[in-house]
Amino acid sequence: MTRTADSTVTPAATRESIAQALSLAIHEHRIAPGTKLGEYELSEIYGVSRTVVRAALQTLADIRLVDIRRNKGASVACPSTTEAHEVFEARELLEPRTARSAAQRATASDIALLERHINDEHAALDANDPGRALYLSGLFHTEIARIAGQATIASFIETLIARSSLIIALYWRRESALCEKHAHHALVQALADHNEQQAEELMRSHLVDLHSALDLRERNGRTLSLKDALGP
Amino acid sequence: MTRTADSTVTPAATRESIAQALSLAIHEHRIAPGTKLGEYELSEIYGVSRTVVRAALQTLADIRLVDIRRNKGASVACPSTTEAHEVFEARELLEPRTARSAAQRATASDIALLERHINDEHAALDANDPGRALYLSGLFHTEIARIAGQATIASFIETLIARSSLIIALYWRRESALCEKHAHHALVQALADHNEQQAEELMRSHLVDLHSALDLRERNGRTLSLKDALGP
DNA sequence: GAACACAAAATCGTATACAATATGTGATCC
DNA sequence: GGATCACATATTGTATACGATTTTGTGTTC
Repeated sequence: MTRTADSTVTPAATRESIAQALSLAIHEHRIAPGTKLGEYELSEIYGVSRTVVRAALQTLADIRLVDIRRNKGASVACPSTTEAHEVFEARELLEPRTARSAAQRATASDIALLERHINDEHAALDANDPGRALYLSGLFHTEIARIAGQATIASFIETLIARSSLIIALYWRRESALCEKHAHHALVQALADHNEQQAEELMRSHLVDLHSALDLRERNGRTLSLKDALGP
Repeated sequence: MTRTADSTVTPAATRESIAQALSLAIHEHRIAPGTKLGEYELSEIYGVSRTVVRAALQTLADIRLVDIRRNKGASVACPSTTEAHEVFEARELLEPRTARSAAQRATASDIALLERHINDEHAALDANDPGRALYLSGLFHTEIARIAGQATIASFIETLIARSSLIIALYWRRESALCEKHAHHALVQALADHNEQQAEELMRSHLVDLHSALDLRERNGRTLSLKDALGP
């Protein structure tokens, strides 16, 4: 524990808590791809030494959420279009099968939890907090992986969804915003019905929709990371 | 660079080089599951401070090759039987599809490389170095993932194979040793023929064979880590 | 002789200090 | 006036120092 200036006692930030806080901020698009993550700055924010911050940044680098270059420091990753395709192709390989398993195993409380997630997501959208809505939308997917009971695959999916959040920040086409309103609802219904075939198929088409809602045309001349770092 | 006592110049060990060295040693079964990895000891071995060693251990912990418990330090991970099933189920989900892609894309030099791997593996077996043979056998699988050209999925497979090495160390049944002699050869042939269907099917059955060659019966009473640490 | 309590050693977790590298600024030269 | 070099500043990389926790060993007591 550490005692701050206003004499409130806050639990000391750890590697995990910092990594999670940063991960959440990235998920919710509060920090954009390319943003520099200075060690000293973060150590001030979280009230710990650079040692702990460095460890947190390293774990995020290991799952490709941040990019660390020697003597240059850490910045929020800027996935290339190639990487974006790969991430969604990996999701298309893993998640439909996982949804199938989830349909087999889902309990009533699982279904209730998923419905709560959907409601929270809509509430966030109504509250004009699209970042939070996006995060909750991702949480919906990780929750399904958890229900499927394959922790190893679930952790892969979790990192893929985190990276998807970066990809969406970089390549999302505004025009195609409302596609998934019904997709999650239909998926929950299939899970509740233990309809494995339909759950798998719905997940697959949902992911294909997401994938195709990205603008991943090759923009050869441009270095996207730079462009984004400059931003408007 | 750092100048050692005998005035030979060796490149300074980095986080990556230490992580890779440890990873290789685990792959080759030179250090058994459960082995304590003391920070000071490793820092002496690699001629760096504990800072760098800690970073290396953390990256290995992130891919579940080592286990870090607070104030207890790092040790080589001891995957549970549950985890072992999960790892092989994940491989059975990822690798057959990856082999299919590899069959589509494999070039002549890819095939040559794979055949070299197989030869090296046999040579290692002849040289009575089963650890190295196991490592090369894993490398065969990661190489196929690389040929498939999906770096993201390939990195997942890579970590799964590393963990498989631990699982094999813990749960392999000696009796079923020679099953995969022909499996890799047949797979290379399918890849060379660009026979996607057969490559996928051969990979699937190969993994099922491996999975079923493990003794994953629940042994409730025993703590395997201890038993192995004492070993003969 | 066994069990408990306490002390000592070892090891880990975090902070800080120092070194190496990159970046920014200003002076100098053409 | 513009380019270039040198120095100052900032940030990262690594080592060391110190405090906290756990483990181990010893001695005492029952």
